[in-house]
Amino acid sequence: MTDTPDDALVDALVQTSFVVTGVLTRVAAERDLSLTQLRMLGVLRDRRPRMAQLAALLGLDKSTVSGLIERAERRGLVRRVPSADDARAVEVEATADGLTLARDGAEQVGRALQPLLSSVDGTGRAALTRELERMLSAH
Amino acid sequence: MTDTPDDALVDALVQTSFVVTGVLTRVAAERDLSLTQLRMLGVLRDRRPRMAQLAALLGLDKSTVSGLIERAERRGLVRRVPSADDARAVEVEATADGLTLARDGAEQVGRALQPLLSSVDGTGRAALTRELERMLSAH
DNA sequence: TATTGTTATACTCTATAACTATA
DNA sequence: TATAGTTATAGAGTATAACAATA
Repeated sequence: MTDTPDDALVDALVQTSFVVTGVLTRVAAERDLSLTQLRMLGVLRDRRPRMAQLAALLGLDKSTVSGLIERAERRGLVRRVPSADDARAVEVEATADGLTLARDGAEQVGRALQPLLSSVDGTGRAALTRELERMLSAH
Repeated sequence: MTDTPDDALVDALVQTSFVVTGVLTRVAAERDLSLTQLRMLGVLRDRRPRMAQLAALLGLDKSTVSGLIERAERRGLVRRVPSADDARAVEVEATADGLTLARDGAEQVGRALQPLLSSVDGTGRAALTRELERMLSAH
């Protein structure tokens, strides 16, 4: 099988992912968080999911999330709340500290990505936003 | 500080990174590789770096790369070659098996990303490629 | 019986610090 | 002295399998 015409786009998407992931990892590390913990706090900014839902949102096994939440709870970033509906279930919510960290982290990510965006002009940014959103909507 | 007009683009970039990273992680896992190992093999497709260079390319500590290469060598995917120029240095190269895995992985990544690309038409793909490459060139 | 979550286990990834060998 | 790489150590992330409690 030879190259498809999309090879350049696939490469650009993969390279972009590595660069953005690097930025996210660095921003997380500056707050003594792993990328996964930062992502988890981001999810909890506007949700209070059960463990299984959180695992699905993060694409992780439920046992992985148990450990994740255990460490975050020990640091005072999240709280486990027994579900009122189902005695088996546990809901997870961010604490005030966790929300602050999530909000500050998101702001810092935006700032840290600006240098990258600086080489793309207004028209290019609009096109980039439009096409990425179109692509993500298929997901 | 309030939202900048780039918030939607930053969000799209971050979401795209998570989606693409998920695809890469899944493709790697199907070959019993971690994302880091797949990335490392990708680097070795067209390079034979020293340990320190490989660490810089991957953004990892040299000690991390020692372990990475140790496990990959045990699996027969890479080979350590003493440098002819500097008796302290070690060059790393992929074996035939490693190259096969790297090539197959890259192809599979392309295929796995097609469903995402399918919602973007030719004009959009061209714009996406152009603007992402422009953005990456700043890096 | 099926589902929710935790725990035990094993391995990979990761960085820091201390080390060896060479430059 | 400085650089290249390894090793020891410690901790986080990850999945699988087995489990307890509840539905």
